[in-house]
Amino acid sequence: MKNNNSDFFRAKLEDVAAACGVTKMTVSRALRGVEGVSEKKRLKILEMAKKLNYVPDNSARTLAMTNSNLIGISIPTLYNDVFAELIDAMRETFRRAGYSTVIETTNYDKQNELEWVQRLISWRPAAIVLTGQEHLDETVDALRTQRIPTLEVWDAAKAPIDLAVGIDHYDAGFRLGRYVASLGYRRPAYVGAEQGFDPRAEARLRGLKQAFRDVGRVQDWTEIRTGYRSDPSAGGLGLHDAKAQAPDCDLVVFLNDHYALGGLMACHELGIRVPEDLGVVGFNGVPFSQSLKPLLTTMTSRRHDIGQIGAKKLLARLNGVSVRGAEILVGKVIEGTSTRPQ
Amino acid sequence: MKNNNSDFFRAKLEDVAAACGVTKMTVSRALRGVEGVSEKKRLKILEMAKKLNYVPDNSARTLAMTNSNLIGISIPTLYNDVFAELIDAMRETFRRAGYSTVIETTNYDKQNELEWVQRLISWRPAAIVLTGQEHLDETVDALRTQRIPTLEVWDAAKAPIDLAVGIDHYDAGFRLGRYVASLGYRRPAYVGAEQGFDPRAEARLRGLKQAFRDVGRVQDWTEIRTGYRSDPSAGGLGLHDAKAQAPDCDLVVFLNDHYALGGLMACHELGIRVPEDLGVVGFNGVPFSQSLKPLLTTMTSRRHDIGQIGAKKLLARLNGVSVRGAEILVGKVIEGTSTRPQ
DNA sequence: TAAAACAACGTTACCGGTAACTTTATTGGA
DNA sequence: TCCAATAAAGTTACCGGTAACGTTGTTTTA
Repeated sequence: MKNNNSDFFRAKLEDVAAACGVTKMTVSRALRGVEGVSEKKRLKILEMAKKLNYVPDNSARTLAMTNSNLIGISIPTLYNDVFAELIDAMRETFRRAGYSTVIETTNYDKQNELEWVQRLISWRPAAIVLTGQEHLDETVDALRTQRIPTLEVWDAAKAPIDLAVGIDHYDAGFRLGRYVASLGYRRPAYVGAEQGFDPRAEARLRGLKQAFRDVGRVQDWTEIRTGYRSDPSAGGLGLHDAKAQAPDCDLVVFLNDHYALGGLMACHELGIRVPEDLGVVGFNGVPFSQSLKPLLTTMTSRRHDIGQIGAKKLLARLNGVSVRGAEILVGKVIEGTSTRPQ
Repeated sequence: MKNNNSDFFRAKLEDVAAACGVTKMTVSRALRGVEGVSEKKRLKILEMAKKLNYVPDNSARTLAMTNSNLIGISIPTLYNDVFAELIDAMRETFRRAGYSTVIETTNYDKQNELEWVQRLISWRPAAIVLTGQEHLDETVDALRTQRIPTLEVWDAAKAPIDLAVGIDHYDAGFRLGRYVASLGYRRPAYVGAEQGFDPRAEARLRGLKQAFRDVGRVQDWTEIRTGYRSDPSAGGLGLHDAKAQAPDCDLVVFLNDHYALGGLMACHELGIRVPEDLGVVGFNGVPFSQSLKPLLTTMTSRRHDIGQIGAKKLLARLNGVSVRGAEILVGKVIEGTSTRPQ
């Protein structure tokens, strides 16, 4: 842990000041571009700072000023493009507003999330962004008692800690279900993760079922639970199981696009034609889903919009504008060719 | 940028100290678990700290101690699992050694990389990890003059700034080429990004060609340049082009697995059977490539090993152990079913 | 031409911790 | 029983910046 670069000299404000024959306060002003320094002297100071390889110390600065420009963003995993899009959208917005961001992955573990929040709070961040709305009580407490402006993205079903932007997953499932049900499918199967693993997916499934009930009076779904996360192989296994359990099913709705990819591959392997023999549906509308043949029927989870709208709301809050707590976006069906009218 | 929580009170060491009737130094010791505090008093202090919602201020701590436990990691993009694996492997190793990490994406822009390095240096990091070996001179200068222990991962062909761990991409291409050439393919095509975009891919291509020259006297490759990055659709377009330009080609080597996925989908669309009519090869061995049907022939880029070995080397350096500059790993062919003996 | 209004710096104090040293009990050994 | 050793705190100084205010010398303005 030691960093004993022995005799290494690192210039500080005072060194630059001494070299220029002024006080460190003048150097501080010159470097920050604050007025109160003659143009001639400023140039001299800037030159000298470069010559001495002066680098400001953020710890000292942050300590002296009471506000930081740091925003922390936590996502479950990097192994999924959906979070990449979310992050990109937010960072860009924050960056333009002069904030810098740090990213953390929780690996879907609430305890990890808590520990990160605690570490981050020590850095006195201007704000924190969390994914989802399921947190340990301690996490919520910490954010509340420290008065950290907090944004929850991805989901916005419950009352937020502070701000939240996301889509309503029940509604998303319902809309997706309404679309495929309208195509005439009547013997659907669902392939997802073990129950309790992904509450948002479960909400979508409830919406799906409701849509089929509403439209087509379909009551019984073949439900396959397999694997977890975004590993396509889980989708492949799921498809095998679904076909074994319900050989006459005409549609398989997968937990997400990754699962659906695995499912499509399994179809290919088994000689099942999509969409002729079977309809396949994913969720998220990740980039690769639109490169598949057939084009995957899925639904955008509006990651870019969530990120951008969320970031803007958070910025507004940081600027003292009062903003509504939760904002719910509506997912949009992508009508691919992996389903067709029956 | 202001964070004017007006009258909000945030407890500091002194507040906890006053509440316990001791000095802040004692509290500091108690909270850090440093010896010199009686057990009874320590418990009382811990309790009081919790009661007052005390949170240490990292800026003050970092300023007071001269060494930090922060490591910055920069990768090109989050839109690719390969970097996720790299990051995960490194973070875990760093975390266990007591370091915390921050992630940045450069979006393949060296100027972005430089600006991030400059920002990060202000935080006095213990070390910095960069991806690749292509940096602006200013970046290298900054790292050198500030004596920041630096690790370059992914590639290790050139002399490193400090430490480097990666695979030799020419060698990787050569090995991959030797394998597929040995299967009997003789009319290969390559589908990649525009020249100059991805120097590592170009190195692989040179290795590939050499292998075919060595083994089979194949001289002319059909080279298709299309798209960029990791968008599978670029691979699909590339396959169409390749088939148009060289209808009798028996093998298509793609820039990476993502391209290969697009290529496989295009084959499916065009009724080209893989591997019966055409061999398909990718690169990286990302998780989904092993869920494809046929199983993709590809090569691991050993991201997990690179991350872990790199992190360990860096830790050794931080602990004052002198370590060799560059370490080169060897990629390993994954013999899939998207190619077969001809 | 004297007072007021600046511009260009310097001074002082403080941000919230920690290292290193000193002081004050407490304990144990000869 | 007295002194050295040790444990448990307290003191002091400093980390590297910034805000707020004070001090000059030089212009304006009345």
